[in-house]
Amino acid sequence: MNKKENFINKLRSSGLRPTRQRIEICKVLYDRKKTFHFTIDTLSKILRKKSKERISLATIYNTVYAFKNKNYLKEITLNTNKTYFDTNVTSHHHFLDENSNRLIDLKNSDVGKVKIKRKIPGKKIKSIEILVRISD
Amino acid sequence: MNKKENFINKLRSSGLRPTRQRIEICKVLYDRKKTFHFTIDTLSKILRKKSKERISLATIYNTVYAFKNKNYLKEITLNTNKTYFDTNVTSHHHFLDENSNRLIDLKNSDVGKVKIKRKIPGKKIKSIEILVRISD
DNA sequence: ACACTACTTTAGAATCATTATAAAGTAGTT
DNA sequence: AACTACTTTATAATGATTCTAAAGTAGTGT
Ligand SMILES: [Mn+2]
Ligand SMILES: [Mn+2]
Ligand SMILES: [Zn+2]
Ligand SMILES: [Zn+2]
Repeated sequence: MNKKENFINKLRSSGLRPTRQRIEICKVLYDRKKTFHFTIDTLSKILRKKSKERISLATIYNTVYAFKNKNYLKEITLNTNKTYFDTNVTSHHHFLDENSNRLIDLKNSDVGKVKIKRKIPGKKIKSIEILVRISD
Repeated sequence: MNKKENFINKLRSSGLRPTRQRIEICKVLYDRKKTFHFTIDTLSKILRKKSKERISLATIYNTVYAFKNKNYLKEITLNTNKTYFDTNVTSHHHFLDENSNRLIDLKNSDVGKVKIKRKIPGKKIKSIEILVRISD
């Protein structure tokens, strides 16, 4: 299993010890083809199902925020009481399906160039992100 | 005082009884020139300062959500633990100043036309909103 | 292999924004 | 004034998140 070694190397080179718990979390987060949008709660449920490790909720919180600080995860802004995270850490746009409350990544090529004409003196633009709400 | 009568009429015609508390809240929210972006907490502090009515926190919550349901307020999505509201209920874009965590409305004319090229089968676009993060 | 230390995990408690409850108060109506 | 549905309020409950401190472990050096 090559991927596990990759996770271990990535963690070590980030100054994070490759613990059993972190490796299991890496598998769930990064061993997949598409972007993963999740809450702590959904991640926790998946871990209970897919991993034989029993990982405490505190560790899941610790790990997710550790990964966020290393820029391996991005926090996402939504109108819910739970915090969302995104394995796609690039600046990108989303569809939000209001029926299922699911996020779908838009590629930059899916969106025409966005032009912001107004400037705020002394301020620089850090990111431009679009949320497109969709429903049936 | 003409504005107070306006608030009373607006409330009554919305099926909301014009109570002392609701009128005080209307004054803080709508008796101003520019869009107001706020949390329950900031609204509560302003009410304590500006109004001699002592309005319970429960009533502030009740009223804000009543106004939101009548489409007199809009809930806003931000990376914080508190819920934000906006007196500008139209679909519009924002600057978010990451230093002060303040929102600034963008006029539609401040933003070039946004083109979403991708379609999701069976889904319709409800709104397109841009968040432009800025900082020093 | 062993000891050492800093990092990590964990159960459980604490925090705090929000929501629910139910009793007292009030607006609108007759 | 009496009536009733709506509203306010103190207070409790909820639930996501954060904190605490004790037990466990990875990496390092011997
Ligand atoms: Mn929220
Ligand atoms: Mn949030
Ligand atoms: Zn995404
Ligand atoms: Zn706004």
